[in-house]
Amino acid sequence: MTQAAKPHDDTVSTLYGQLRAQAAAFAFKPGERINESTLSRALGASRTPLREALNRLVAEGFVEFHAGRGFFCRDLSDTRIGHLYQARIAIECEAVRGATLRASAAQLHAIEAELDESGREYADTTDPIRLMELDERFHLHLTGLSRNDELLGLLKTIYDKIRFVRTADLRSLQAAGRTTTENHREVLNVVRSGDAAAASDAMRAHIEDRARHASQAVRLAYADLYAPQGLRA
Amino acid sequence: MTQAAKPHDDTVSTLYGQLRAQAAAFAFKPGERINESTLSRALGASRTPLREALNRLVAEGFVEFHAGRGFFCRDLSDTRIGHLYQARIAIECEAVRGATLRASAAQLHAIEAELDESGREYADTTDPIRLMELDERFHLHLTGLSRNDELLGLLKTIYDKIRFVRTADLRSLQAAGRTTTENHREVLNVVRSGDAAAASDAMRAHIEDRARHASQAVRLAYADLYAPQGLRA
DNA sequence: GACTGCTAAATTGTATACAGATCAAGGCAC
DNA sequence: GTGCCTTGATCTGTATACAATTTAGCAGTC
Repeated sequence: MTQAAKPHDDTVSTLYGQLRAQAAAFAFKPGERINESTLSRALGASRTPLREALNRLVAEGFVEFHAGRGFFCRDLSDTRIGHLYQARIAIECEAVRGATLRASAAQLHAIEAELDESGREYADTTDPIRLMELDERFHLHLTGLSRNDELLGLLKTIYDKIRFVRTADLRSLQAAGRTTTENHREVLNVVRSGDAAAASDAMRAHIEDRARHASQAVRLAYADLYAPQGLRA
Repeated sequence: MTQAAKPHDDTVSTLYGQLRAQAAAFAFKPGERINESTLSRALGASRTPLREALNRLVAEGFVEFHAGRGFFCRDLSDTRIGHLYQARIAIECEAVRGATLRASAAQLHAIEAELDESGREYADTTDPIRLMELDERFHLHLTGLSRNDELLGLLKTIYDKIRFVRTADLRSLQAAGRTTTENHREVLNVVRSGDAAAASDAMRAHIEDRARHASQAVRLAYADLYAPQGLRA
């Protein structure tokens, strides 16, 4: 049943996308060994392309590889979460500088419109996944305005890694009757002012604010992870 | 001739290391197709582990994969070099903040000793590869003092990507009778002062200074790349 | 000469086979 | 009961085979 070259399907990239989405959603438990045969059957491919996809995840730090023992889901320690939030600061602060200098008024207007829309949806939704998506959309959109693909790519990888933590964080924020929309609006106003250094500082303050809650959020996240009805997406 | 599991050799990781070193040294010409059979023979392995290693490089952006057509060496455009230098600024500026806050006097003293040593070696050597190694050592060492593995890992990947450009840049700097040692010493002095924001600014100024020469350096680099006796490393 | 269609060679894509390592469980000695 | 060895089952590591596709070379045509 040799299936052979199917270039337009691009099995490895498809598998990679599926695995990364699963990893971002913590479908694999931290430290858990990944059984290649089982997983390949579940994804409808053979072990060869699966291993190729897993090796991409190794390079990005989602998965660990131990020689002779296979692939393991990498776990998120408290310190690693701290490091990832700091990396987020590094990238987003630099990106927002670039956005401040380069973004057109129309582009900033589009972001504000998006924030208005998100603000309305925030009021309605209780789905923590959706909360996280709306929040993430603002950050990725703004970072995209720096017009730097490298920064954007690095940020997406970091977001995938801390998505679960952020989901828990934003949910607990909402439970306290607050959202990040107002913070985002403040950052956007500084960007509008054209002061790149101030925009960077505003972004830093915002992310540090969230990072301070991360250590608490991760505990909630882990509790969910092992709960019978854990977060799905 | 099934060679089977040899966990302590860890073929894929070995291949990955070799390939990454070759990619950093621009052993593959930009845009060039990578022939799997030939390369696997050259590296003494079969295609399966080679493809796994190549997939790691895809995830890190050293190599591109086109479905049905194989792996291609990714080329370094002028704009991508600019983006990578900006990513360098993002990471190193944040890291030097951390280093300023967290590094001990002894650790800073060790870096200074290293600078002294490099300074002496700079005077003797004309090997551009060695120049680049000495320069890189300072930056990686300082970034390491932030005690953030994520930042350090990201920086190493960026350095591997722009190594060729940096080699050309530092060589032309040396040809003009200058080195980066003095700039590094200035940055270190600001770190010593304990002012994190100032340290970040000093690092930014230093890297922007080099980035300004990068576009010129890349032209030199490409000339070398296609010269009969190109840079070897 | 440039373009198109055909054919053969080269190359990729992935399933599969199997060697050898790891892991888990049970038995044995202490 | 605890620790160690043995042993069988399980799983990983990689070579290989072969289908399908891309690529290159070559005529023939406009």
